[in-house]
Amino acid sequence: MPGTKKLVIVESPAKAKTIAQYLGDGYEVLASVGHIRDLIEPKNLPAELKRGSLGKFSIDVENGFAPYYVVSDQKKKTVAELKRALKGADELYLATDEDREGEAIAWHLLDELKPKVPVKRMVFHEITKEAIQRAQENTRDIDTALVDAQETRRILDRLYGYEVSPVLWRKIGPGLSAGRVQSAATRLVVDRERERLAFVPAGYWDLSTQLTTSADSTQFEARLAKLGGSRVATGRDFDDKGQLKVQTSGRADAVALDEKAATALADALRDASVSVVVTSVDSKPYTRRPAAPFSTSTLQQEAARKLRFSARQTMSVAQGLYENGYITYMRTDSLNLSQQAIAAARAQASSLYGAESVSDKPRVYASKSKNAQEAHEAIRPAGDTFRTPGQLEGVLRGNDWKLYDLIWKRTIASQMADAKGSTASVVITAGPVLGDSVAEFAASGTVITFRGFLQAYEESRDEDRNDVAEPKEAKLPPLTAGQKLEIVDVEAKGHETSAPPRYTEASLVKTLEELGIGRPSTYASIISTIIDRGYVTPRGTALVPNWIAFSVVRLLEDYFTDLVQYDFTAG
DNA sequence: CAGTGAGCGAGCTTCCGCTTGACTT
Repeated sequence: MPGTKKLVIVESPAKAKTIAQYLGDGYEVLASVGHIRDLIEPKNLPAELKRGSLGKFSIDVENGFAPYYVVSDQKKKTVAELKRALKGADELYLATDEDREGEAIAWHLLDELKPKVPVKRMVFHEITKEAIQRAQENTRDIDTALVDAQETRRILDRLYGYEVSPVLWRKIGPGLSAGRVQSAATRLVVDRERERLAFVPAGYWDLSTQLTTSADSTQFEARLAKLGGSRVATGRDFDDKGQLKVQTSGRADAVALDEKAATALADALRDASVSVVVTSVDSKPYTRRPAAPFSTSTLQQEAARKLRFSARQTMSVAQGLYENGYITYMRTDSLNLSQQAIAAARAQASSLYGAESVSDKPRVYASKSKNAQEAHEAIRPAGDTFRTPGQLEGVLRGNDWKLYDLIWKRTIASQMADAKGSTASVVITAGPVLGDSVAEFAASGTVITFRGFLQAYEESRDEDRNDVAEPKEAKLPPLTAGQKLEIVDVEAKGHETSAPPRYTEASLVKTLEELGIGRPSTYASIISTIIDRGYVTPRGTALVPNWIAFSVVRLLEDYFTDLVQYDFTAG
């Protein structure tokens, strides 16, 4: 006898709980808890199949690469519960995520549960009452092309991993592994180390001066930009071989200053009779836009920079916040916010920082990630009105509170107005000195007149290599062209260019995402894998490759060239 | 006859991506 309930299956138990509230009576919502079946480990195949064409991969390599799936022991209980619930249902809704894996889970459910009642595929990208209702009214069939894509991905990964890893056992050492994703990650780290080993530092000198106007006693700093009409080289003018970069004209367009020249010039400029004059003052408007709301990778990056969390730690704290209803789903590549979330962020920003601090129109962010599947929302505070970090003090503790605070600030800021101000660039001429050459100094200062989103949140950045450290907000006194200045102090400083930095967990995750390698659910475990295999060792925040990583990458490059191309390894 | 050692064969390691909780340290 068919039941009178409708069974809805989603992937996550926490999601099931929320959705059950929205759907109310007449629906039972259960979770598959991820995949329910997978390729069996070849060693666990029935003895008679181990010797056949399935034996090596659990994929029948002689019969159209047919996969051999099993429900694992851990999943038997879940599947039994789903079967039991299905008996009391008159309709089945497969509401797994709308991405490649989710579509495959839906198909596996269908294949395993063998329902005799009508089945509908239902998808939603945000967990709000409206979205769920809309999804219910717009069901579709399973997308078999997407299911096939997932199966192909799965088969290819097994073939790559289980074919190549044994080569490493024989040639390099036991227990090693290779795979589409981990080998690309290892190669990135090794390639960077090769660049570091090949790097030749370049030494160069520059000059900075403290200046003052006669009217005003405020001092400001200016850097030597040109000498005798030629641009003075800074760190970014050098290549990784320690040579000045050559332009298309075949010549370097900057000259490097050595210690002798720099100190001689500094000494000459200390002479009070040298004339120092403002030659031009240029003012340009400055605007800065807020960063998009968090996806998994940007959350991991920012939590590493601001909170010093490891990728794994970030995910574990976020999981806790998600399960207890404080944030939305934490494994996502989407930058979208639901309409309700946008409204909530704007209302909260408006009441906290004033209506003028909110952007004119709702901001929409597009994912730059190569193979984003956007099955969820961006990571944001849960609910139609956000709880402020202040309201949660004493409720959330320690790292939980810190991560919530970060997510809340980023979400609010993403709907706020641009920061505005102006950047003044001043050119100052000193000289003639040392014969008849003229030294040209440059100074710039940014004044922010409207803070906008900066009131809530500012994204931190990794320092760019060989960049001149620009002060974020530096005030210049009012200056006009032709104005005379006085030199308070001149300093010649020696510098050396630095090698490209090693990857950190954060920068590796960023690069993997940009290359389309790995998924939000796997970034943290990719790092664990390459550490566990002994390919890299964390030293501080840096990931340092070991000799074994060099051996493995070298072998893969020499004998499996196609497999380690970064574009092949993209998901 | 007891003890040693060479030689052989069998069994183990491994992939990626989706979810938690059950483990150990």
